[in-house]
Amino acid sequence: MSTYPKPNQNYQQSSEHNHNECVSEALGIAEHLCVERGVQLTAIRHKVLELIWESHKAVKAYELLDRLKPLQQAAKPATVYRALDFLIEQGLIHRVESLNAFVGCRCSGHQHEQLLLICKHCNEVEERSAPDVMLALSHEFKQAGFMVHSKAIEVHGICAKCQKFPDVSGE
Amino acid sequence: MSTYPKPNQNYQQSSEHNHNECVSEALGIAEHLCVERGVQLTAIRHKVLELIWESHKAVKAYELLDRLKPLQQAAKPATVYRALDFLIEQGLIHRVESLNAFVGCRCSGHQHEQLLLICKHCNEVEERSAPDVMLALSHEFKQAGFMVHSKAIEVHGICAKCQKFPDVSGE
DNA sequence: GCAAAAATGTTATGATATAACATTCAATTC
DNA sequence: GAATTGAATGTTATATCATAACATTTTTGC
Repeated sequence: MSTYPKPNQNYQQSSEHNHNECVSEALGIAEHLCVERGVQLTAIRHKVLELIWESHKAVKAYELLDRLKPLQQAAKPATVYRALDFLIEQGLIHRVESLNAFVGCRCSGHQHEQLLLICKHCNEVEERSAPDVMLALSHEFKQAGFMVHSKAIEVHGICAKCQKFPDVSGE
Repeated sequence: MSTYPKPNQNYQQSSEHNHNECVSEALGIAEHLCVERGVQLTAIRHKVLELIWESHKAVKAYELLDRLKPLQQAAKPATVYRALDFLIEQGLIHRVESLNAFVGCRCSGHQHEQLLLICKHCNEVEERSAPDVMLALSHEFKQAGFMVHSKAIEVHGICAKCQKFPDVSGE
């Protein structure tokens, strides 16, 4: 399994969340999925995915670039954006439209379009499949005669954790 | 009511949609609402709102700037972005996050957060209040213990009209 | 090995958005 | 009607986000 060398954001490790496990699971699934699909999870793409998974916050492309440079001398904006394009195509990350940022996808490969709950306080993004919402949406599309290609359902607010412990910064 | 001097996009006038009426209604509501609230719908803000309402497509800020310049010599990016900020604050327009663009709001002032159906073919944006979707969403928030500040629910695809008449370009 | 395709390197620039400070305008008070 | 104040706008500069275009390298299939 892939190494996890430089966790430069100290992810809040709670009893219910071992982040190292969480990351290695996500990377493992990604690796498996790419083999299965006959697409290349190259070194650069793998590194970018790993960097995104350093936290559950949405990360900006240029922030990724800064963090990638020490590992990949030649890294330029295009380097990062190409890797991001690939990862999005493969459903391994979400683009958070309302933040121009990116976050790892826990539901990789299947039912990729999810409700994203974005905390303004800790900046973490929670994915929810929200089946009732999706069902109500599809009724709405039918009614409107609208043929859907893609959805972005993004909600900003304060997550449960931050409501309880407003002092514990996400950073 | 306000004049509508330069419709430089020939809005498709169908039997069911008289766009001049549509625009003047929107502007009238905006004017009324601003008086009611004691905020100033200044000349610049009014012009920007009018420009946005020239069509039901989402418009880019710099496109607005180009169209504003002939009417407002001194117009600069800040001019437009300030007007947009005001109009968004007052709930008179939507920012379409997934397009970095702006569209007039038909539901000005109340229940501002709507489902946006964005057609990839004609680029028009349809707002829907989608009460069932909103209800399902609020259940989801409750379940997650998430306190909502704002929502962006944006769906891309092909509208009913463009499915029927794929040749009639929206441009 | 060789050709073709995919990925990456590299340079440049386009597109989106805001910060910071100056000036003007409009309403209120004296 | 001059002074004061706050809102709006003017102005310059720059930050931030993203892609185009072409060169080079790497990988894959034959």
